[in-house]
Amino acid sequence: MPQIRIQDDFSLEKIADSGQCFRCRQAENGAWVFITGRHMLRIRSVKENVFDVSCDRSTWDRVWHPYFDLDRNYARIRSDACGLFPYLDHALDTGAGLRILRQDPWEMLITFILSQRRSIPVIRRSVQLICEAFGEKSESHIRFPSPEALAQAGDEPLRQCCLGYRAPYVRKTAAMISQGIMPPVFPDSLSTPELLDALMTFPGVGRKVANCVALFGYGRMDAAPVDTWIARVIEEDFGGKAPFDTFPETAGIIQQYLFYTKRADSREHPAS
DNA sequence: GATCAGGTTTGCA
DNA sequence: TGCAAACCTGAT
Repeated sequence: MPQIRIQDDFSLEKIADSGQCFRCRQAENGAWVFITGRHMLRIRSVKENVFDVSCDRSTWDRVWHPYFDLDRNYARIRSDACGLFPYLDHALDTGAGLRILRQDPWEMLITFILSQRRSIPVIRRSVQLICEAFGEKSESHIRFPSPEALAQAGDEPLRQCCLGYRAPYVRKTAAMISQGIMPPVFPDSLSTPELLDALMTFPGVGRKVANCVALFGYGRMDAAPVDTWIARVIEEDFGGKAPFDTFPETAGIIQQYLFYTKRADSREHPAS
């Protein structure tokens, strides 16, 4: 099994628990399993900065190195951002090890459409169900369903994947792409505001979902989704003024530290 | 049984 | 622009 050395912040537990990835899971031996496209990875921490991985070196470099955003120095982003806001300092410490995964744009679009008004465990289950029902099965894992497969699915089978009223959103979005009305992937030449506008033409995609897709599917680190957790952080810990303008290039990453930390804090102190 | 959960759409001021 | 209500479903 090849070994990989990673010098920067890299916590598999925190990444898996940060609400950006709904198909990763921990295997029996403590390894973590990630899926993207037709690739599946098993990765396990063996000692400080060293990991066993199930793929060969060239697949790691080509697929997983960009997936884990390893060209970006998160330790430096944290040190650059500290000293400005007390709660952010706490979050940069608590969330050390987080990274923004670069996932498939189409998968992110559907995943965050069906995430609305749901908790993470339920989102996981819905994603798993639509993969089992409509995804292509390989020997090692099930691929995320194609636009064609979801466009052809009836509302009723989709609803059976616990999608509820989101089922037509998913089907119509898939149809817009499979019919060529909208591209499956928007070009990098679009500015982030242009990309957000384009994403919001899909049914069931508002500002929050569009920002999630831009951040996790397109690597737009300037996109900062504001959900109920982040709204609470802004209200309770930043006096009602979001800190994201201070970090125009990395607002999405800052958002991720705050999101992770607010959830972690609330689990530690359920009363407050 | 009521309420809420990582929102969006629709309708109406 | 801004605000409220409705929406599926499972969990507390």
